[in-house]
Order: sequence, then C-alpha cells, then structure tokens
Amino acid sequence: MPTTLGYALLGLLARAPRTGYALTQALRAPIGYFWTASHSQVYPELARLEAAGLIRHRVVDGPGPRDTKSYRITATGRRALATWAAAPMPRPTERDELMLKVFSLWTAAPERAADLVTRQRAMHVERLAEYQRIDAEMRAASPAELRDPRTPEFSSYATLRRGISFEAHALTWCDWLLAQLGGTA
Amino acid sequence: MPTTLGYALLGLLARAPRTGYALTQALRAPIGYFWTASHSQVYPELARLEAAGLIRHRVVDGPGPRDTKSYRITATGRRALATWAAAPMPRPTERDELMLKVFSLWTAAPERAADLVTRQRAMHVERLAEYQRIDAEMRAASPAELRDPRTPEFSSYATLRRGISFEAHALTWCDWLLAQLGGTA
DNA sequence: TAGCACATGTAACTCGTTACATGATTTG
DNA sequence: CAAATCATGTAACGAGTTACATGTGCTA
Repeated sequence: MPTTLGYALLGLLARAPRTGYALTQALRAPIGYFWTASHSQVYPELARLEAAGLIRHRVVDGPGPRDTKSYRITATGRRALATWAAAPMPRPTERDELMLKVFSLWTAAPERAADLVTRQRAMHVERLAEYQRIDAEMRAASPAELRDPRTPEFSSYATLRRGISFEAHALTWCDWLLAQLGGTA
Repeated sequence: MPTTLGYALLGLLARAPRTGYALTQALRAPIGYFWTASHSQVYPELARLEAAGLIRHRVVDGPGPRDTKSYRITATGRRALATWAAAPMPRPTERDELMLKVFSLWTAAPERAADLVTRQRAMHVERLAEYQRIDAEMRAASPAELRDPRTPEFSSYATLRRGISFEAHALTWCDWLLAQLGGTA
C-alpha cells in the first residue's frame, strides 16, 4: 500500500504521464492547495511506486546530465487509485495552528490580537479571489465536463468548490472575531 | 523557542496547573478539536519547557509508583505565550486527505464516490451537533466572559464558533457534491 | 478478580522539511 | 555572464505515532 503522497502522485499520473520534476511542480499548484511535498520526497516515492508495479518509467533524453524519466500509471496503479479514492476514511487529526493561537489569544492585548486576525483575513481574501478566478476559467473552458463525475475536470472542480466555501467561511469568522475584539478594546 | 506542542501545553497551563496526564487528556478534548499529541510526546516536551524556564513542577504524592508532577506556568512562560499567540503566522501548509481523494474520485464509480461523501457528511453532522451542545452550555455558564477578549472563555468560544462555521460549510459542500454525483449516476 | 483510570516514561519507526550536491539549457 | 529553469538524487534532522514498560487504587 502506497503512502498518501503515493496516491497524490498516482492521482496526477492518472491524468497524464509526467516527470518527477513536473509532479513536484503540480504539488505546489493545483494539488498544493490541499497537499504538498518537496522533490526530496517525490523521487524516493516514485521508486517505491515503481517497485510495487503501480507506475512505469521511460527514459526520455532531455537536457542536463541525468536521465529524464517520464512516468506513467499502470493498470494495477489505476485500480489501486480508484479503490483508495472511494475508500472510507477515519476522521483525520485536525491540526490548526491558528486555532491554537486563538485558544491563548486572551493572554495578549486585544489590539495585537486584532492585528493577527486582520492579517489572516487578508490571506483569505487573496486566496478566495484566486479560487474565483480559477472558477471562472474552468466554467468557460469545460462547462460540460464539470457536470460529469467520471471526468478529471469534475474532480478538480469539486475541490475548487470546497476551497471557495472554506475561504468564505473563514472570512466570515475573521469578521466576527474582529467585531468582538474591536467592540471591547 | 518552544515547538507548537509546547505552546499548546503553555496555553493549557496558563489556565490552570495540571499534571502531564491531565495535559494529555486535554489534548483529546477540547484542544483535540484542533491539535493533538500523545503522552509520549507530552512528557519530553514538558521536560524541555521546564529546562527553558517556562514552566515549573511540584511533586504531589499521588497514587502509583511514580511521582505525580503538577506543572504550572512561570511569568516568563506566560510572556512567551502571549507573544507567540499574537505573532503573525505564515500561511500553513494545508493537508486535506479527503480533497486528495476527491481529486481522484473521477476514477471510481459514482455510487462508491457517493458512499464516501455520505459517510463524511455523517461525521460533520455528528461533530456539528457536538459543537452546538457545547455552544449552548457555554452561553448558559458564562455569558459575560464570552464577550470579554481578556478571558479564557472568550478564546475558547472563538475556537468553537470557528468549529461550528467549518462544520456547517463542510456539510453544505457534501450536499452539493452528493447532488452532483446522484444527478448523473 | 478483571479491567479501567491514573500516572510517567523510553524506543522504534514514519513522514516531512531543509540543506547538500550536480549540471545543462535558456533567458535577461 | 549571471540567474532562473529543468532535472534528479542523498543526508540530516525534527515532529508525530505506535508499541513497549511499569505499577497502584478503585470499581463492577
């Protein structure tokens, strides 16, 4: 059984063959919005996936001194991915450092607390705008595919909707907290 | 500088002195809603915090063969906590395994996909009800403190509001996705 | 009398980050 | 000609989980 990162890589390779380098870049965006990894994690994981027969590579003579390896998913890999994707998950361990700060925010001066929340709010505004730009782009590019659950576009769009909903909720909460902090300061 | 876990422990000790065991329990609930740690992580961290002068302990002769150590925060620890709590944060690396599954959900049969989302939905319903019960409890127990940003109750309440908002948004998204999956299946 | 709550610690292992290491091609 | 991009790998370290280890007092 691959690690979570392994399934992230399989998920990308199920859409198109790629090099380790291209996979690493995809792990910044769009996957980076909900999962990340650095190249130092990617290369060993690719070796493990290949040893397990879930992917194969072909050497494409590219630039640089090393082999440029193009990876593709195998039929076995594709089956493993589909099984994992729909398999039920235990409730994951939530880890939100901001909430941990908020839990102890009463020890700080309300003005300093408000500064923190204002910065967070700005990040959410920025991210929300980014998502909404992508939303418009996707709707324009492939309106039909977005409605068909068997297309990769549908999957991508579902994660995007989640992102938009999350940022909107976070933003609302920031505004509520700022009102609370301001009202008493 | 303590680790994030260190600040979680300081945050608890700023409210009341506790043993390592009691701290470990608090890391299941209420802190467990946004940060967790097992006792094997807690005990070494307490030793580090004490070495740094942020906490002190007093041996209280309790049951069992070992010393029962009651920890309390020092003035230095309290200052370190307040500084950290209001300090700006870089955007944390999001890690959402469910989104990773959704990203590859197009490879699975829509009925299996719907099963997964239905289970997730149930978890959110359950957690939301739990939060709303706590909400009612807190409003009844300390209505005045909830409005004063310098009380621990205010901080706890702010994290709770975030939790409620998050679960509600997640629930809405599950319903949207189920409609999409059902409509085409 | 068996199991659970209280109570504290260490060891082995996995996952992830940062730093180390190399080197060609393209662009400013 | 300097910097960024393409491209692949290893090493050291930190954070977190699971398992190992011990032992008392209370309750069903």
